[in-house]
Amino acid sequence: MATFALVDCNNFYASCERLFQPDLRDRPVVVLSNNDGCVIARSNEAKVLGIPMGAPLFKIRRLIEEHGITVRSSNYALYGDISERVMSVLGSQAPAHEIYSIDECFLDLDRLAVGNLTDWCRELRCRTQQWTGIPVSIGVGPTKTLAKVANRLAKKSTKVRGVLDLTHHPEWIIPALCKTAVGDVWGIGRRWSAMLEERGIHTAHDLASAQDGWVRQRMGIVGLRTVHELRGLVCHGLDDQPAPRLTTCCSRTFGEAIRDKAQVHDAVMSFTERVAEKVRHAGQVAGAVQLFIRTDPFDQNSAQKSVSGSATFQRPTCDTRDISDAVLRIFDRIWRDGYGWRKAGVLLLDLGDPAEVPKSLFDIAEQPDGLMEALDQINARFGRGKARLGLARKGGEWRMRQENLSPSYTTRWGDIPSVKMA
DNA sequence: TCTGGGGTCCTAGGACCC
DNA sequence: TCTGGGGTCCTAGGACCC
Repeated sequence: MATFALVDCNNFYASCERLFQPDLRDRPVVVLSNNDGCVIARSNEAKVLGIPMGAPLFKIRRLIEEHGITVRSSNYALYGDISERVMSVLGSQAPAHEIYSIDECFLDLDRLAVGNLTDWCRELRCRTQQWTGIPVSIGVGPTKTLAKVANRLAKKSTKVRGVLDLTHHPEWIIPALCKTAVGDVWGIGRRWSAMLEERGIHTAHDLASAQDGWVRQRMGIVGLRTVHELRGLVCHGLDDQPAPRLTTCCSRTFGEAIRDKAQVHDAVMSFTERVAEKVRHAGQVAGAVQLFIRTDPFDQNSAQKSVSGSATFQRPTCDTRDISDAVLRIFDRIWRDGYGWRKAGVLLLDLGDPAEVPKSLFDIAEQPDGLMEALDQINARFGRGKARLGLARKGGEWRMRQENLSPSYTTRWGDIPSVKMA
């Protein structure tokens, strides 16, 4: 039988914020999405105070003031760096691992020859905490979906000390499924959850007991896999060598709605620079580009509009100059006056390996000039956005709000924490 | 006043082909 | 009355994840 573990960092962003500001320990902390829009992470103390996940900041202002909750803007430079540390600890301890998200990692423990797997997991948990300062919970099960179920329960229970191993106690699987709401199952989102509840399927156990044919018809092959996984049948193996990305994107909601074409242009050019940098960093080239802009869907009083356009490159490219030329043409084509634009994004599509691009006669004649490499090196050394192509002006109304940003403790020299000795 | 960003996979339907 | 059958490719949209 297969054995998967899911290691999940507890309240990851909030834990990162605490790492370099220890006085936040045992205190309620929330971390906000980009633009300081809504809550995307909460410390346990904030959860207890009734701050819901995804709550817009303006709806919880009163709670924040009442309880003196600490509020932080997202600091992805910090979280990304801490994540790498956690993952490298996990990778060094397990036979095989798959980084599933910024704060989650699946381990394949099949080939791990230890007497007591639960004890091994407890040790791993202590080691991770000691070496990185980040608390984690570990769930173990015969499939990834069951490891997820175990992980949720491990987090909630005070008895199990952060580790729940369903492979050691197979008789615990059914009670665990009964305790898990169907909407909390990995792979069951809002829509399916509502549909299932309506039909009397309330728990993971109910779902595991549903008829295959019915599931296949209502939820397709994806839903059926989830059901099989709940029954202990492996449908999702460990993917320790993820395929290269097929698309990548840079999009932002603006600080406020913008009607001025020049302002939106600047935002779009900034996103273009950023997204091009991303594909170069991944060592890829893009076959096509897409641009979209849209108004604010939450604004009931203004006209709604969403427009987009795309272009295919003659030769796949990662050069900001090629990409911005294309984006600019699309922008002029799709732009409409008279709307309050609130969000824009640039997507690079059909990403691939440059070595696999067929060479044409003209490519051979045309040598790369090294400008992009130089640009990336300067920015890697002196900070993102330090050297740019002059496609957009600095500043602007579209910049996102980040009113409670913590320092980049681990990725910027100037922000390294200092310790004062008494 | 105020609601994130970045991905994946699957499916249905249309265009087109022989 | 009767109106083929079976492919492929592409795209848009919908579900999900964190």
